[in-house]
Amino acid sequence: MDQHLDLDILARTELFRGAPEAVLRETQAVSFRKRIHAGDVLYRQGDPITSIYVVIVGRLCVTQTTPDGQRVIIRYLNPSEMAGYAAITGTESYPGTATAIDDVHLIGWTPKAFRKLMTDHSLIAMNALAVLGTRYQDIQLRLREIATEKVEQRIAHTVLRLAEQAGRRTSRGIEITLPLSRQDIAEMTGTNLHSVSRTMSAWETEGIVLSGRRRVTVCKLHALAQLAEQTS
Amino acid sequence: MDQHLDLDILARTELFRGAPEAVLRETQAVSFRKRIHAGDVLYRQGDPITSIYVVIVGRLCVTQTTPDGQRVIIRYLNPSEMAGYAAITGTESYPGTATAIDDVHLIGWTPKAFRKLMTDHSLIAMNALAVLGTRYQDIQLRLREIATEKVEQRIAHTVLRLAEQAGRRTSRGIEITLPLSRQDIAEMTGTNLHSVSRTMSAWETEGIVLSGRRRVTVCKLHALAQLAEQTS
DNA sequence: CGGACTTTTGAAGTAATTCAAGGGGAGTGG
DNA sequence: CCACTCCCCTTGAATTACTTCAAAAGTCCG
Repeated sequence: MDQHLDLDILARTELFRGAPEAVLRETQAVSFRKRIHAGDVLYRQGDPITSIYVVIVGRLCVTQTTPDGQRVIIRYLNPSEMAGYAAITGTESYPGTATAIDDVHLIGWTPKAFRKLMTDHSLIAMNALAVLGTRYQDIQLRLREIATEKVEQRIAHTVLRLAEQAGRRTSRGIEITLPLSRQDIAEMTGTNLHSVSRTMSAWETEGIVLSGRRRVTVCKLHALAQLAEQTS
Repeated sequence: MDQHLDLDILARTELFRGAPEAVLRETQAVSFRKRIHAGDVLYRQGDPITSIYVVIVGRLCVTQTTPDGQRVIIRYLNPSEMAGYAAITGTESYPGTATAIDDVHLIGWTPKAFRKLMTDHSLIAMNALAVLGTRYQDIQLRLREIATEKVEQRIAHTVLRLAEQAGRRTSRGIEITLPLSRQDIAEMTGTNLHSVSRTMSAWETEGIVLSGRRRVTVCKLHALAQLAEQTS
């Protein structure tokens, strides 16, 4: 019965969308489950690659750390998303670190098993390709933003994206459901927590956002969008 | 005979490496050739996607332009590399613009034909996956650099990469074979031509590089690497 | 209630951009 | 061959955006 549950779940993930049941069953047969607790590390930058996963429950944060210890947030992973893509692209070690934000359930495969699945069922390979293509475009956009925009604009774009990807309607506005410190936002936008704090304080004064300890709620979406788009 | 030439060429590209001859022949049969002149545009950001290509001769530069007209250089494409990956990831329109640096020869496919090739021969899909994975990691690195490093360091890293990817040994050092204006370097590093010019002038004074109109030669590779790595 | 973590804010300092002007090289056309 | 023009590059000076430093206040949790 657990197996049946898995099949349903897999069928809804970005990697296995559209796969016939037989393929899903085969996929499930060579998979393993994994659970980690909030704050635990799923894999660490530089570790040899052992697995590729699909997130079932909970969220992860993928970061990279520079030689001198500065962190950059690469992306957040939600349920149904692939984690550890590097396993399928021939890389030797994980390029980033994945840390659990919540308690996380995953379904995983060895790179070898997954590669066999992709070889036998090109749909899976094509899905993986679509996923990577989308992520590539996402990061291109971020590169463009960080290369061309000023700090306030970058923060605006980042908060808007988070509101879209992890936002929940509340009476006061769109609450971002991720725990999000000033430091976190700084690590997404290439600045420091002080600049983020100043910017957000100013926004709070104008009623554009509400924010407290690791919480952000967007009240005036339109005003924020305007800040993000301003040519100035 | 042209066909035979094509097969040899295709066999050496990143997308078709390892494919048996029968597959290459099939691939070649549904391909078309295209030539464009230096300075011409292969595809433009926002255009509906019509083709995916492999570069045979010549080089391309892929850029993105912001709504307010600022350009960012995404990457350079060399012979054997794929151009127009978006065709295979389900995107509607090209996310960037590809401009020919030299006269360029390409082999191309319609997205439909290429998708059929990938479906029928998962090796091709896997190769495409490896290519995208590598590019994703490349751009992650650049994002990290631009997010954490100061301008001089970013320029150093960028010039080092260019020297590695497009460098030619000469008596004076490693000459970057791409025409490379200050503006170009600025568009790769998220700064402006003035800062690049100042930085490079300083380096020239110290004998680290030689540079002139759209030309850069790295003389003291080690010194440049040191500038790039400095924690300071 | 103590302690750790997060946020805020002023003040000082600095890196980088912007503004402005001029110089130099390559190629073109007379 | 010379002169003209178009790019591209350089460099000072002024300005600004951002970071860094420093200190303090707020918030959550056990």
